[in-house]
Amino acid sequence: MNVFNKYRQAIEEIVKSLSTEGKLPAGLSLDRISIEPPRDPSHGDISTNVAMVLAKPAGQKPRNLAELVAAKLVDADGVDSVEIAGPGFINLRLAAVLWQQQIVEILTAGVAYGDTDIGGGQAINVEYVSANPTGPMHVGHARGAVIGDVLAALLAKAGFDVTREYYINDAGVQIDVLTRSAVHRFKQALGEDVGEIPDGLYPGEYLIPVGRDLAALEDDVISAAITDGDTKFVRDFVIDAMMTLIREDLSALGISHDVFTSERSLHENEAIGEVVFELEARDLVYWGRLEPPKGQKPDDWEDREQYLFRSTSFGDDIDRPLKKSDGSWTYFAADVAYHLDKFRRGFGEMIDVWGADHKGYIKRMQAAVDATTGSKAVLDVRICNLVNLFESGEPVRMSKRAGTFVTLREVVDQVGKDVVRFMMLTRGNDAPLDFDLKEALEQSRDNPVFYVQYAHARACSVLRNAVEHMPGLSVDDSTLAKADMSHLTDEAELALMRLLAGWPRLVETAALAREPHRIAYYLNDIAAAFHGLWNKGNEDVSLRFIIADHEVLTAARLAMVRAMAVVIASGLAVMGVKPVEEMR
RNA sequence: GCACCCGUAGCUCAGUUGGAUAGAGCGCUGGCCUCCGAAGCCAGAGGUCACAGGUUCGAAUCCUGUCGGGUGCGCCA
Repeated sequence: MNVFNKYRQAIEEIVKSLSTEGKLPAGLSLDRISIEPPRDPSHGDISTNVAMVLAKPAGQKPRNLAELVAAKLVDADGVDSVEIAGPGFINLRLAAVLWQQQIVEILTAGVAYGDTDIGGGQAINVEYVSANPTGPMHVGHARGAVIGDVLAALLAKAGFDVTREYYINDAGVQIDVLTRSAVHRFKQALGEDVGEIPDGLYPGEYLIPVGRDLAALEDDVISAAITDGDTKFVRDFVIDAMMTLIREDLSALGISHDVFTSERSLHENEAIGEVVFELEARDLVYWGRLEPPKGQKPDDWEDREQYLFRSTSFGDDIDRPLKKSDGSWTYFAADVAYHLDKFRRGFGEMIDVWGADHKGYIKRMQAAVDATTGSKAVLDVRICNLVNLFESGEPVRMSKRAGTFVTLREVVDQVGKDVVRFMMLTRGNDAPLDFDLKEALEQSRDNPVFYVQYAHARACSVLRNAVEHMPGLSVDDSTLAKADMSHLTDEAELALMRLLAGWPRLVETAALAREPHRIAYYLNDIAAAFHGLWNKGNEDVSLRFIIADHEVLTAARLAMVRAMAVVIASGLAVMGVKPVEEMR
């Protein structure tokens, strides 16, 4: 079990018993107390602020209160010593046994180490990627894809019942453009002299095979339909082809979704009309005029009546239109219906992963969820900032027109999916990210992917060597778990073990904060501790992992090394990255 | 004009939802291989956490204002 939770329980019980003894008032709220590793390791293993948090409600001085709690904490299981410091922190020093025991737990649990149940099986929907089906994915899409995918995996590890969803934007004018572009390629495939691709159509070569495939079907039937202005078949065909393309791109990144929902289907099955009808009945929709935005002058501004959702009643800045001037629903209207649909499918918790350009859309969407679900659902939107692509320090300029557009597939082919996935998590999702195609493959300290993988590979290397040098030794996890861990007493070893024991807690905090990048940083810390320990062995032979004439000591150290590798593997598993066993 | 995000070492960025003396990489200076993988490690220098107030035991973190940067702002998705 999570070491920190264990002591949270202990502390909560102490507070309660102090209450029953009359030394503290009853009914104190324990919500705000923290049980965490202190920033400065010299302060001990676990630090708590109970005394300071409860001081005011209890009407006592923090340090006096700390004395009361500390006196009882001394007797808690695994506590070596208790100190009161600063304004009233209680610092616990835990017995080495406790950390040593974690090695056993890690080896027994394997990659499942860190699994928790704070999610309590609650259903949560994560919607990500949702790229328009008008062409292959580019690097920018990849960030949202990876962040969404890893966030989903993280939540699953934390005990949530996660559904990964893709919203297909298969409606609206860009689909018309796509369809016309496909028609163009179809005619071209039939040998018609179609000339240059007209302005406004998608020029990408990825549509050529679509045209060819169409032509290979019953081309005269299709031609006849097109002449009659009926492009439905082509439209469905090309959307299908684009979604296949996108699914292939995603699959190259190791991503697959549980549910695909079509925007078009919401138009066709009247879902949008129904939601709007309900909103209208509640007077949340009206015909009205909007002020033109100040500071920028839309040259084509035309003052007209619009069909508006009263999103300002739910915290938005202005009311939002539900219909376009041609009478069709806006994208927003469809999205309102879509999110209500998710709620009706049982998701009180929804997370959308969007690009930074959609930031201004958050308030209205949350307003809509609030309005349509009667505040029973919560929508959290995670924004992914831009990815700036570099090649050896030189920015890679991307332009669809100039043909210098870099697709996701090209990047994955060049550096591999694992590198792409890891790199996308080396920044907070809201911060812009520089991605250098050359550096990503570099084998050095400043490439975090390499650095973490190197630690894992080194650990595997030690185990290989051990078997070679000490033939009697068995290094499978269950045997290593039986080693006498009391030999692990060096400060650097303890430091590593404490870090490893922090993995379950990291899973919890990162999942609750919905910040998958914390995993990458944590793994980097583990790797640093391990590389440091390794090099201590270079300077002091007695600290090496393999001590030829001391089998029990060696077994304990190998157990620790293996546990380190397991935790890295566990973290990488959440990130969807395969740990490497050697890198020569 | 309004909204959202950001401002932390020379550079690129973390900072455990309010904790103690603010961290890491790069770069700079100086060290460590008769090797369990030096593709690594250790040490040093480097800071008014943009600025000013406020909230409290305690603020890089929360609130207000100012300055500076980014993004978005009816009928695109």
